[in-house]
Amino acid sequence: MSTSAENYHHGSLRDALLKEGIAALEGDEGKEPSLRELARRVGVSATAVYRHFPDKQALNRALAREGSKLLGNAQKKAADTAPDLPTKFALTGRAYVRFALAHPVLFRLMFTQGEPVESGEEGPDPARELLTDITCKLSATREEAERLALQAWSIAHGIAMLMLDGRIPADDKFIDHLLDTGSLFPFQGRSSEESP
Amino acid sequence: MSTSAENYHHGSLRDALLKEGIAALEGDEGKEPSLRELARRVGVSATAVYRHFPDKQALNRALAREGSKLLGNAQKKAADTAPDLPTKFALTGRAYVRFALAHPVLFRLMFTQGEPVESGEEGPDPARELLTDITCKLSATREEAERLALQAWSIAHGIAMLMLDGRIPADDKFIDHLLDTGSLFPFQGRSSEESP
DNA sequence: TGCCTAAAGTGAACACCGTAAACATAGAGG
DNA sequence: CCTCTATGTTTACGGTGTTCACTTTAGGCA
Repeated sequence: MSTSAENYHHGSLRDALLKEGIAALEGDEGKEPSLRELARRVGVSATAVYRHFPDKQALNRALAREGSKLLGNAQKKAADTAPDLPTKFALTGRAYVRFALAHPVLFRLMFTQGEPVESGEEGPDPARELLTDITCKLSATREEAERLALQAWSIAHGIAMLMLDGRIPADDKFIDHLLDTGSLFPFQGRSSEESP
Repeated sequence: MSTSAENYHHGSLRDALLKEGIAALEGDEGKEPSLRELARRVGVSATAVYRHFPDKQALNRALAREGSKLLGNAQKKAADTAPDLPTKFALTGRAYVRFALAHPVLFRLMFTQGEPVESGEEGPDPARELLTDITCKLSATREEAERLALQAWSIAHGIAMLMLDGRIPADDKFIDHLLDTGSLFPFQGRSSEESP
């Protein structure tokens, strides 16, 4: 079984497909590549793919998982440059939207073809973990933290999608304008409506 | 040219296509119907479609416009039942998400295939107009109003998409939980950070 | 009234796509 | 060494969007 390195007579196709797939998705051809096209690029017959993935959807799911890792890394890197928690929070959101704009096709695929919610085990979605980590430290109760996390996720995701769909200018300053929530989140403005 | 009524020997195809198209999109078959399939349902040859739309994308754009009207109506109806502005605001958002959940395929199509931002004239997007109307009355400055509108849109859109993609439970209570912004928007909590 | 033109619909064909089935091959293990 | 199994190939089928050459037909105009 040699998972060692390059390719033998015929190679480690699965990895090659994922690699070429990600490359294609990150390329600027605003279209997800077809199964056949992908096989072509890897230099293999179309049906060879079926030795490694039951169907195209499965391939896409694998690519989506790969994308999630990339997004998670980008967010982690962004968060690591921040001194305090609120900044971490803000930069995380910004990284999210920027990732979407930088990799539109991949980003769409991640959500269109991704796991249905509780994927069981697999990847627990690093991006989501990072976010709830942060909000937990920002909120008093666990409930508030979860709500904050989901609301923040929603805003970032909404901004990302609306920009990808050309509904909103995809300007870089604009991201910050919408994300910087001056008055939006209680811990940034200085009001807490925690019982009068 | 008879745009009068029914169909002659062969009918008013354009309208029939739009009607059947919307029906198909609203149906539960989570897939946008193919051009050929649509033509079949209308009882016409596939290539007949090209007498009325230059290509499939154009058809989709027309359907998207139709969908936007439907969404606008749904939101207007929801807003009309509200006594005060903040409630109008909230109900509008809720109607948005509910529409998305009720017509997933149509909703996706509306944003995937819709006009690119400033569509020129055509439909100025009734939904968007309604929203900015409300936020204008809720905010002091025009700038604040625009920002509020876009942020609200982003949250609603984000919630809608995440629910459609199965990232978040599509529960009806949950919509309100995420949308009810107790502490999120200044005019609902009672803090305004308008200069100390 | 009756022609004739241009709009509207048709069928065959092309290049793709995802997928299934039968066949080929090479490398590992007895 | 010979076989078995994992991996890859060829061929084929039904589906798609779209083009092209063609037929039909409605309706204005003589």
